[in-house]
Amino acid sequence: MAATKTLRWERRPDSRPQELLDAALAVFAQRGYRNTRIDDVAEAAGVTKGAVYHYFATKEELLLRAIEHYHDRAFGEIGDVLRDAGGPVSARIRLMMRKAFGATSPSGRMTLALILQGVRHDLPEAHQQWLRGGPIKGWKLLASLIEEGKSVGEFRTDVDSEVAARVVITGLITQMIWQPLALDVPELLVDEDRLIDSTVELLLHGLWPTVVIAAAETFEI
Amino acid sequence: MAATKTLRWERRPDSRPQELLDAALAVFAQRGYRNTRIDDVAEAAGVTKGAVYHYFATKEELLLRAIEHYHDRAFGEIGDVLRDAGGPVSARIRLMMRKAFGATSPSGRMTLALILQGVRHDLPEAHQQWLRGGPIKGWKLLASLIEEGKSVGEFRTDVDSEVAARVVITGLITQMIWQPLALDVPELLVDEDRLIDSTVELLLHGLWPTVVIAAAETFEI
Amino acid sequence: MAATKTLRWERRPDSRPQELLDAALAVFAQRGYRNTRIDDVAEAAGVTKGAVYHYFATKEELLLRAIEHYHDRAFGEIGDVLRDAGGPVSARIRLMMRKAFGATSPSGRMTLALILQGVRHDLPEAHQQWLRGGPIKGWKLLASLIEEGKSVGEFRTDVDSEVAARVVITGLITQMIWQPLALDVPELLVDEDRLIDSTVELLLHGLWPTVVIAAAETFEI
Amino acid sequence: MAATKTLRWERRPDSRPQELLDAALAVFAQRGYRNTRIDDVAEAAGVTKGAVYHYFATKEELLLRAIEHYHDRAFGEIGDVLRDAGGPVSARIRLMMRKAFGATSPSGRMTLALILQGVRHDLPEAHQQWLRGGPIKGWKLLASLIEEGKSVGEFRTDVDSEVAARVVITGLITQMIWQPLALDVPELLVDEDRLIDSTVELLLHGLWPTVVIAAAETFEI
DNA sequence: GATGAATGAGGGTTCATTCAT
DNA sequence: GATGAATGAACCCTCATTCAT
Repeated sequence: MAATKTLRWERRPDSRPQELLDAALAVFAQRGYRNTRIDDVAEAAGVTKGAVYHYFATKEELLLRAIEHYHDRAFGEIGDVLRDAGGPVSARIRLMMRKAFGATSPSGRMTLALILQGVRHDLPEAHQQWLRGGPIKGWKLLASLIEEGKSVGEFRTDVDSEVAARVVITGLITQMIWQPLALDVPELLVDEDRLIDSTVELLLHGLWPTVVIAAAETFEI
Repeated sequence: MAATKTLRWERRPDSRPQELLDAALAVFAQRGYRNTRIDDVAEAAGVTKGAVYHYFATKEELLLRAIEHYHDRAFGEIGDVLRDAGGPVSARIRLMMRKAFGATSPSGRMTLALILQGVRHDLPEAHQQWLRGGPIKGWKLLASLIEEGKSVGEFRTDVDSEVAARVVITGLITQMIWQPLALDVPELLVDEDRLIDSTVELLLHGLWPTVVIAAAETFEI
Repeated sequence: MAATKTLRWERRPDSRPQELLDAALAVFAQRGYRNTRIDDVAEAAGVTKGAVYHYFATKEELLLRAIEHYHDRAFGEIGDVLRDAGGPVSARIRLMMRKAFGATSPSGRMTLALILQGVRHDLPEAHQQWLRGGPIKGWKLLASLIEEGKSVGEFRTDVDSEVAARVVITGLITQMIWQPLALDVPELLVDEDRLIDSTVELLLHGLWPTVVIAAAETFEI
Repeated sequence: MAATKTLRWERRPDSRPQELLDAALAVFAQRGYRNTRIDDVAEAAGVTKGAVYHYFATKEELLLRAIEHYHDRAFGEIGDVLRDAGGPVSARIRLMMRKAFGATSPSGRMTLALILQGVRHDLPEAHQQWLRGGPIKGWKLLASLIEEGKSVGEFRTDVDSEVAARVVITGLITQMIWQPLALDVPELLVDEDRLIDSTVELLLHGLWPTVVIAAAETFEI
């Protein structure tokens, strides 16, 4: 043990990049890309600045590679899940939403979203790519499910599936992203399962073809 | 010669702060707070850096005062509108949402949202205050309307009004904020009226007490 | 005097750029471009780093502008002098060389040469431009004078005027540039007037059509 | 497996330092000492950074040893050649100059000059040593030959042999050093044999005692 | 009131050098 | 012997802020 103490540093060639990526993601998420110094990432990973530059040419590349590294595991499986699933569209929508936002979802997804939402002005390209590969892809998938529901008669044909999908997806993303702020703004706190399930329930109620019951009709304009 | 000299200050000095605030808001919205230099604001206002510091002690104060300046006109009236309005809750929800997000809404509201969403890590206090005075206030208002609808029998009593309000409000805010990016990511583009109206329509359908019609029931799990 | 002491800095808007250029030239000449920090230049000018960047966007621009600033006064007049001068070509060559390298020549010329000779690998463009506007231009001018001498019968027609001009010009430049090193390498020291005059004398003797006298002929191969 | 492992070091280890020196010289000449990273040298030698430090303690030592290594073969023989040679001084001067600058001269000489001319501010000691062992030694040798010519009556007694030798030697060195730049500045290009021979021819004509012929006398001041 | 010159702390990046493997 | 991971000092450049004019 005394021997290891004299080591100025430990050689961890294989795990190091991984660790740096992890550290970067965590620190970027916490302080924001712009407010994070390379030193912060290095410190979080237990190395010095130079070590970071040994693996990543620039700060931007560090973020980009971190995104890339987590992207597959974060955004990969949703489509797959639905491909295997059958049953009514409602059920698949519920499945998708839980998969996308639920506790079992790759936690990295929201970390990525949190980071990327903040680089709109710093790394426009990365931000736009995230929009395309994340939120937009998400609502397109949901919209297509709704369309399917409409075509099989499960949903009302006069719903605006595109808008419905957009609002639900972005609303949930934003709520999730804001959760860590609940420490300072308690009103933000909401149980995630409740958030997802209540949202899905509301959405489906809005989609199903219904006969508005008498009592309600009274109020209708 | 003395006459021409005075021409250097063409405008009434008392309108200066106002103009600076306008310029600041515009530039902050475009480039983000962090990426905006005081010089940028000054240039946009047609003055020099020093003049900005003449009226505002720090860059932070410049933003804070800009926010403050626009806050009332941006977030003030929604409650008032509803106070005067009567009729079914549905109608008032529609009214509120149009007032909050529609073209006639103070355009500053989304500008503020755009800016403030970006200062989460730079000016946490301002960001939190915005959350409280903007989105949270918004969804609390909507939630209370939904609650009212529930209590008068206009809406289903088993809807999660809190979650419904959260998702709808944050979803719309985010969509609005992302619209300027449609130049680079065309898939983001959506007509704002359609966005609002379709969302309200979906929300109300999700809220109304309904009898799900037979066809749909078939699919229900 | 006590009053001026409290001044953190002096405002010298008009003279400052000039002073910075002067300081830059001096420091670059002394330490070399690459080994000079912006701080060194700033310190030499009695300001801080930031002030330098107030006037010059980059270190490279600082050098480029310094070169530019001194170039005209350094390389401008040689051609003019010759245009006015008449008499035998020999006399004009002597005139040119004294003008180009003599004590009355703009001292900046050799400073520029000293600096630019050192940026071959750092600022290739500037280096090449110097070659074109300095040494090459110099030897082209000298070569044309020699050619004139040949055409009017003043010089031997079989001399290689191009090579003669090249060697004389670059030899003198190099000798001049190395003079400051005489502090450490005394063998380098040479009186500048002697350097120029003896070189011209040798050159002219090499150019004039001659009858080699008997004694010398004996040794000729 | 053990067999293939040994293949990693294909060359005899004792030739390594040699190869590193070669590589160093080549790369330093191309990019300049300061702009060359140890990695560049290592790469050029087909090894890695660590290997370089295995043989040379510092970057400076690498250059110093490279210089040292090439110095003898570069600057050694000129004196020897002259010692063996007889005949008129003119002939020996021609011999010396061809030996020093001609195609048969150790090509390393100009490479060394090119490198060392660039380290004036980085490695003053090495630079000064080069001056002493290269150019200065060169012009001292030439000057002594001229003096010999003067003493045996082969040359004019009123020539400034020191200055003549200085200018010719430094002029030629500089021209040689600038030749690689002819790619970018074509005006620099000159045939090396012509450069040497024409220079020698001019020098000798300047040295020989002559009777300036009538025609030329007309122009003399 | 307004200008813009000057400051100085901060952070990204480079690279010679060290040293565990 | 050789590798390349890790260090850390150095330096360029940015920009919020101050203040002489």
